[in-house]
Amino acid sequence: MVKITDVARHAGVSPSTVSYALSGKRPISEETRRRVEDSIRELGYRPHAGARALASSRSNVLALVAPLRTGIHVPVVMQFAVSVVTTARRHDHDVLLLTQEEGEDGLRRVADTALVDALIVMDVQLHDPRLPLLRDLDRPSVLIGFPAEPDGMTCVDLDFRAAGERCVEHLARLGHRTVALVGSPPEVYVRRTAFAQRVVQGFTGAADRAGMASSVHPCEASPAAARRAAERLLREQPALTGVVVHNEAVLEPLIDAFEQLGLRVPGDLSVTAICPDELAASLRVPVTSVALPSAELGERAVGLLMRKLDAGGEPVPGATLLPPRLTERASTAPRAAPGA
Amino acid sequence: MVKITDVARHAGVSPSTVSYALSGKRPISEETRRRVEDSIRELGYRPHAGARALASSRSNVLALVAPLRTGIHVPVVMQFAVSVVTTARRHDHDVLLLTQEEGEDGLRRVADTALVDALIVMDVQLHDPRLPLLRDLDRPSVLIGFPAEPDGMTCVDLDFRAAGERCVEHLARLGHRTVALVGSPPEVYVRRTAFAQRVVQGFTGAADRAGMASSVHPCEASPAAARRAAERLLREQPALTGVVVHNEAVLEPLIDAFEQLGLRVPGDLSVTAICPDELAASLRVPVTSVALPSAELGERAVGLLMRKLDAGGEPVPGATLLPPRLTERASTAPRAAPGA
DNA sequence: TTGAAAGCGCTAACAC
DNA sequence: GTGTTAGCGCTTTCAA
Repeated sequence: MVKITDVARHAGVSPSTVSYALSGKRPISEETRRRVEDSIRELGYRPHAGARALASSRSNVLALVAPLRTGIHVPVVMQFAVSVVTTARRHDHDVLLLTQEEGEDGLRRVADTALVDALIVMDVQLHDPRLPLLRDLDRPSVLIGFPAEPDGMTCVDLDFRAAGERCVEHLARLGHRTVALVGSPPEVYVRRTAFAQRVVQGFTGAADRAGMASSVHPCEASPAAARRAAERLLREQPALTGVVVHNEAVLEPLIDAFEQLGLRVPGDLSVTAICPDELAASLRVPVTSVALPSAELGERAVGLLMRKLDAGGEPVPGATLLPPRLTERASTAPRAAPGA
Repeated sequence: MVKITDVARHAGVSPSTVSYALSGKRPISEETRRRVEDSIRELGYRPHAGARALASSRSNVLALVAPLRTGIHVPVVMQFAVSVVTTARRHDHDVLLLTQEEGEDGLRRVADTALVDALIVMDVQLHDPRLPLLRDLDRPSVLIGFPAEPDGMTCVDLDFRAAGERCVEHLARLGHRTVALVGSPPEVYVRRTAFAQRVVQGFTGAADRAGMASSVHPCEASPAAARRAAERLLREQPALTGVVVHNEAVLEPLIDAFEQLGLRVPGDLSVTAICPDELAASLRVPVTSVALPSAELGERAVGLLMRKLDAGGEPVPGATLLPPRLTERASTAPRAAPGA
């Protein structure tokens, strides 16, 4: 194994000069830098990660805690993970993958052993048991999602409440007066996952303010459940003309079900969704949607973490709520004249 | 930060004794072990990962290279990753997540810096450019998938050729004489991904041997493409009564398309798939399938890697091909009497 | 069964 | 602008 002293000897400089040439933490003459770089290349030198971590107390590794529970759309998690890894690499960091099941012990372990410098935690619950722990750790962390009491934490998320509002407003503007929200599976609400609740709040609030009739329906992630939801909606709200879907897994089967029940989308029923843009755009009837910006969330999370790791940096904002972006597609249209 | 010397002092022993008590690499008297363990607990001691890695030249971290290209079913990747992380933890290892995009440089980097002890590489191509590199690294690796020339490598995969055969044999036994394979998206074949090709070989070989008429149709991962494939199949093979689907994304829409074209499953058309069991079992018409055992593959891969890391261990098998397990469900039935 | 001590390869304070 | 050197916290010989 080639080590820093080998490079130093080969380049005719001291080990610290090699180290500084690599880190840029002190000025090096152009001439020396070139010699060092040549030697590094020639010898194929790679600094030993463990030695580095020990000497600098920085591992340059981030922990990512990924959720794998039911009710969470897998591609979204994956896309987010990819974005985190990619962004971390741009900042010269690697990513250690932890599963939710590892739980609080896992977080404590990777932090206390100095395996990682910082942590990203996804799928935060309203009253997440990991919060006290994260506050207690001596390493910075960023949450994807908002707990009920985010004090002292750094949180990033889509503004789900605004997203719910945005969908309703869009439908209101098109003249719809009766709307329904088809939401996440019941267990997501039972766990009191923050984002699902916020969509409901935004949806209901906006509907109330606009004087619209509204209802909310959690829905399992299966085509059969979608079908049942569709039937129930039409039965309970015969005047229904606008639907907001916050459930990736049932978006397509739900539209199918509506059409099989004799309703044209968007002719009879306008549908909007909160979901990844690729999903909304790829359906048979491209769906008007508020984007779930996984990639941007990942970038933001890593960016914030990097700022927190910068000793000298100014404090980072506690809350980053990405404003909803609604893209109009083929699934929404003005309400047909009643009786027309 | 509590360090090993603090524990040693507190327990009234030497640092090496603490180290050995932790690693079990030499016998410790019951009495001493208890004292050490008490001190560790009392002080909340956690060995520093970097220091450990430096002194022992073992990081206890595995690299997992996950594919994110198009044509790969995301939930399968995710399930596999989870299984790798979970199994690795059982062996006291953590998992570093690398994206395919990092490419060969990424592999070389994490190996050469001693960030990881070993590597797991998914989505191996028939002529994978990473193979020479992996052979060259001084760290063990395991491939998920089989390259054309697996010499000297350790590979794990479902026996896709046998899986293709198994599906055809099942259909043959039910009396079907004309079969079609709806396969992965074209780009998967263009990349010459090993597993996709092998299914085709198994499928075609078994059909030929049984004297069945057969055809193969790559298919994009969209409902529209599924619909087109269904129409084309019926047009080109009017006698078709058996279909094998090796494409998670289109399994459901394909069945829908067949039924909309007036064919009952399994009445007129028997359908089998190669896909995760959960997917096959969850469809409206539960599908007879050969399971894609992501979880078991992940376990196997980690298990093999651990054996390779055991200095004293005997050599591990180069090839591990999991035999196909076919589960009969509601989508296959004996061929209806012709003209009935 | 235990202890002493020499590294592991790097960083960063200190000195020039 | 560069060199010297003392650690970083642990593992593992070597010695008892």
